[in-house]
Amino acid sequence: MDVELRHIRAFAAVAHHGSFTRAAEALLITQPALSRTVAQLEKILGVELLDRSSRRIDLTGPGLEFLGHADQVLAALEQGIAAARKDVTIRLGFSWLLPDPWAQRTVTRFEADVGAAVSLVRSDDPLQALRERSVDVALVRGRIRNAPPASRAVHLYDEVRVAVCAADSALAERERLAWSEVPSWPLVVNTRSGTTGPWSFPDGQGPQRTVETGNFDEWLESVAANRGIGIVPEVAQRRINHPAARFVPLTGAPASPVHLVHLPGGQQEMVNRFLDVAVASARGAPRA
Amino acid sequence: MDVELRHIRAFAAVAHHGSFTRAAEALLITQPALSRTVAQLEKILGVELLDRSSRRIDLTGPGLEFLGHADQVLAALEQGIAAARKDVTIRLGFSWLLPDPWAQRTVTRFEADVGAAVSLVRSDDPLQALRERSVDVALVRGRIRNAPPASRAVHLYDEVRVAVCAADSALAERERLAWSEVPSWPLVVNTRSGTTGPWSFPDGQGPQRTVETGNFDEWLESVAANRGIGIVPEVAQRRINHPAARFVPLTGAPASPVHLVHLPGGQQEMVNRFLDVAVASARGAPRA
DNA sequence: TAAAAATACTCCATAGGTATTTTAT
DNA sequence: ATAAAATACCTATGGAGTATTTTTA
Repeated sequence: MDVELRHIRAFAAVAHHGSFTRAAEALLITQPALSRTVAQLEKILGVELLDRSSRRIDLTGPGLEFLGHADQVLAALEQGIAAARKDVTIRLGFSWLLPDPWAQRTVTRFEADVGAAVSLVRSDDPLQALRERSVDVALVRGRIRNAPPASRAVHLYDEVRVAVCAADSALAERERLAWSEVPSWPLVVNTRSGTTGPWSFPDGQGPQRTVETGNFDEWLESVAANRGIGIVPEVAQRRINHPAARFVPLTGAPASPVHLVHLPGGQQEMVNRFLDVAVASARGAPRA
Repeated sequence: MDVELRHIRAFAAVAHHGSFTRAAEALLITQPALSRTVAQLEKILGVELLDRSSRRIDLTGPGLEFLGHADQVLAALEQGIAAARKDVTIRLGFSWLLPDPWAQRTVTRFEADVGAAVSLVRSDDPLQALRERSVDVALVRGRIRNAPPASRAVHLYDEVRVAVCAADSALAERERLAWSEVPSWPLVVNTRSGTTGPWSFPDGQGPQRTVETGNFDEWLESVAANRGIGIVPEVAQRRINHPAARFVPLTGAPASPVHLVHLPGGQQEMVNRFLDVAVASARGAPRA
């Protein structure tokens, strides 16, 4: 049996925490497992590294000496991993209003934990960008339309919808709008990356009239110009300041999902790690 | 899956040998196992470390960078192990004429490979020293008599016997002595650590007359004083220069075994490592 | 085409979990 | 008496082996 990093990690954790129980928690393993791993290291080295008692763990002389080297080993490894990954970048495609604070958290955590970088790539059609492999992961709001073959989608969370209209629209006077009333208004639709359009309603019950736009800016300006009303996740209300736009609460609307879509192959493992972090960041703070 | 030292060792070996096949040989694993381990490391890092072809293995940019850190990790670990073990000592008890070149090789290899030291402890009765725990391993020549309870013996190799007598003994004129003739001569015996004594013969066929001594020096001087003849492993002929002693080839004598004896408990693992090295050193060079 | 790396599969060693006992304050 | 570490036992993951296929100079 050779020394392995699990031995080093185990010993360093116990030495730094001064307790098997607490170190085991930190390492996400059980106390008996940790106990055995450290004992195994001592057996391999042929040296007692720790003075155990039920109250206190002390380092022996050789233990203290070994700890210094153990920390060096772990530090060198960490640096090595960071160095190897420093040029690796995950490109996240999005179309508009990257969700906060999810995006910031995800980027920060991923770069800190994994060491690779995240590049944020805006495009009118992130799924198309994914298809062309110009992004590794696409953030998609609403129902996923035209998913590339073999693509996989991971659900992050759901967003609450609100209605938007021009300041001089009749809707601007209303306290709230019901989802069932939406079809009776002319609807401005972002056909490429919008959450709400004719596809959001059962056949035959869609909006009477739609105004098609190709991206978020066109969509917003069209609404502001009172070419129709818009339906958008609540994030827009917090982030958009447009003098000619008014937000109106929307009741009875189904929640709008947010997914991350990716394709197999390429930097699969890095993408998986990114998704892990992304999902973890989404839990506990399902805002927007 | 975390990075483990086996990944680091595998990658470093391939990088330094420039070949999976040769690195696998050096690591004492198979080529497919090594191939998988390196692939696993690349997967964990999310980075290609090597450019493979069937003719040549090249490091990629990140691979070269990682290699430096990998070597640091391995160096730090090695230093740590050496530091932790530097005060550990295995005490090898022996009574006379430590076998060469076995002893030198064993000590050198053990200290180099394991990092712990070997202390050579001479005593008239190594088994007694072992019983008293003043040595960790006892070198015992000949049949093991009075072994401590629970002791374990590891056979190293067998030694060829020769006869010794005084220069003025009648035996000194002979070309050779047959084992069957030995009982007819007075025999000088080292009762504590000698290889040959009454116990070496079937009951009733032992030497007519014996002279008992307690250690090698007494034994040698007694033989030189012509108080009887002696039987001793051939190593004595090479190492002893006594003006009053003569060596006579002995025919038909059974070989005399050399064992290492140890007790369980204590520095068991270190002792095991020592025994491994000791046995390995005995193979290939069964001299003396 | 030949040498070397990658893949497919199989097996078993062992890392880690749960339950319990031992130890030391 | 109690908190913490050690031990016993069990299970399942995955590391490593053999046999084979794929790759590329």
